[in-house]
Amino acid sequence: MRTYSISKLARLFDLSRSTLLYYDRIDLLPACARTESGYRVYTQEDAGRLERICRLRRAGLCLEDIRSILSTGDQPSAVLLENRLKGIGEEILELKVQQGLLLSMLKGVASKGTWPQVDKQMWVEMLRAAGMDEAAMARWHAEFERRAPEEHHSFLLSLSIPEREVERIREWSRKKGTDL
Amino acid sequence: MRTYSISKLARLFDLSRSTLLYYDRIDLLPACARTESGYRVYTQEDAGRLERICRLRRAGLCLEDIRSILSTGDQPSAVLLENRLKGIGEEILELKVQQGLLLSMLKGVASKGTWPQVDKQMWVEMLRAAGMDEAAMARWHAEFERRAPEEHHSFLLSLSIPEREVERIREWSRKKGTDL
DNA sequence: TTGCTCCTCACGTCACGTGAGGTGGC
DNA sequence: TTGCTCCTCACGTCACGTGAGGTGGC
Repeated sequence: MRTYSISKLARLFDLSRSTLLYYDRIDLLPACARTESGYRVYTQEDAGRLERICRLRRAGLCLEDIRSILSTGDQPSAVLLENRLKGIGEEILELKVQQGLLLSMLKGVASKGTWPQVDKQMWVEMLRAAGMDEAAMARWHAEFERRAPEEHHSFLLSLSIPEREVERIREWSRKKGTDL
Repeated sequence: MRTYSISKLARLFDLSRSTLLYYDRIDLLPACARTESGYRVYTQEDAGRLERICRLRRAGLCLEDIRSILSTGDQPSAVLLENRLKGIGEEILELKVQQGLLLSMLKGVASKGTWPQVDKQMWVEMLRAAGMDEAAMARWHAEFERRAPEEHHSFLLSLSIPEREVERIREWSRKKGTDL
């Protein structure tokens, strides 16, 4: 059976040797054996495990979550993935705020004019320009809430609407939905 | 002159006491004096410096960069800000890749039934249910493209529309925009 | 013998957070 | 006296990176 030394396996997955040393130390990917002289020996099975680890790492999961996913042996739990998705949404929002601040510092100008952040106001203006009125927007929210409540929530958050107002809007959407 | 104890100053800027202890230790914001019993004393001037620090931190700059900006005394160098902007762009891109990977993993997991992904088809259906017709949607795309082309692009990508079709839609939006 | 790979500590990173153990001030 | 604020270490975080000092293998 094909085996790998630590550096060979690292090169195979474009990782550093010290990453694999670390994964061994925290028991995430222990080398399956050692040579007489103490060299780590990795098998194809180890390589398979490492591939799963890398895939999950690319998705931004932390090593602790990856460990628990691998220990169950099968599909990652949806809750875990959704949590990470929520976290990513928040991180992106935070980075966009930073972007806006930096741009306004660079221009020496209030952020309003210089950066086309799509927020609630702009979104409403665009729908209105397309010919939608209040009633149509209400129908649209109701439809969104009915079909995909989670997505409705994160869509509203992406428009920089604070959590509490998001809740109000969704409440109102559900009411409109039953009214129809 | 008005002075502050460490916790008072921390509360004033919504920071923790240990943050200010840390800023003192690394000499980013040393307390200007001590009482006989060793308590840190901060002045209005210190508060002013802290305000600049907080503003730069919110823009995502690291403490080392902030230190060098404050030492020059005036405007942050454009090069530094642009570097950070570039970094932010890369971080956002990376997070979007993670988002894509997670969503594709979730689709696999949720094939048992419980996760309504909002894609192009659902989006169009929702707008139609709200009363929008083809012409209104065209006006909306044109408006979106005109006001925030970058955001329009990433919005379309978020509906799982492939890059090439996104380009076609944007092209078409620009044409509609000039037609109006 | 030379040059390469491997080993095991130990310490550094970044911006703090969290105690432990002790003192000052009203 | 009580309860609050303050002090100074020292250690932890997360996922590794970077030596130092030494050995094995061709």
